[in-house]
Amino acid sequence: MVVVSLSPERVDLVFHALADATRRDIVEAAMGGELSVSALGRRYPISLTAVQKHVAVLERAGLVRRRRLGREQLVCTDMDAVRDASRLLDRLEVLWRDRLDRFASVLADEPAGDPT
Amino acid sequence: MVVVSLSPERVDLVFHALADATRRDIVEAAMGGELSVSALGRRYPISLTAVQKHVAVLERAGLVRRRRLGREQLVCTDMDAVRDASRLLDRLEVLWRDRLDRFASVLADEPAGDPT
DNA sequence: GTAACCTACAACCTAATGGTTGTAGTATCG
DNA sequence: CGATACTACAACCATTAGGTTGTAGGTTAC
Repeated sequence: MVVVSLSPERVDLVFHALADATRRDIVEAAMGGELSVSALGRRYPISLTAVQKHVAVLERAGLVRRRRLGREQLVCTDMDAVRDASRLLDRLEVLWRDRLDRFASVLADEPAGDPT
Repeated sequence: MVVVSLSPERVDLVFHALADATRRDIVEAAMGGELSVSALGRRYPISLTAVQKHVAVLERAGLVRRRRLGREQLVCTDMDAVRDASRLLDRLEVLWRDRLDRFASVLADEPAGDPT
């Protein structure tokens, strides 16, 4: 089993990056890894600078990487980072299930009445 | 299969709510559903008002519910909402896998050379 | 009833977000 | 070379976030 160990600060960045519809769309669009920043810019009714900032936010969160190709800057989604984020939430569910199990076992050990 | 259909605005709220370590801790602590706001307040080195605001953010995102019990306000995490958030990220992975599959099948149909 | 406790809310402050325009550097094309 | 396309960055603006203090309303305990 792979242990997901992201620092809390990094988790902050990841969730914050995903808390914007434009950025989530960029993540989706850049899964192919062949879109330049200006190509992304044409998809949205905002300035190119705004798109650059969105990409920068995604990059700080590690959800996206950039590589230079000639005069273009190709954006590429890091699917591992997406998976890590998903597992962070799975972990909460596991925690929850564990607590339910422990609670259930306590009930089983003491069917009715005072334990002392 | 259950279709997760959260509005984009709701998704914004959910991810934004999770983009803070204190709030993530509240979600985890309130999985039992028996913590009052003031009990939560004792866990963190910030004012009670700040904790109230965090709980309000979580509530707006639907990650947490509150119910009044006497003079207390008991906070309870909605695990279904956590699951929904997790599935949103899973969906990205599925999309990604689909694209890889489609790409692979194109390669299989046209092993080498011009299709026309 | 009064004191203590839990909550609610308004007002305020500072820093960060998300957006803009403008200017300038760097590649590619003709 | 000059023109065009892609990117980078500074400066600015409005709004929101996250925090504070202070005041006030219900609830429980004594």
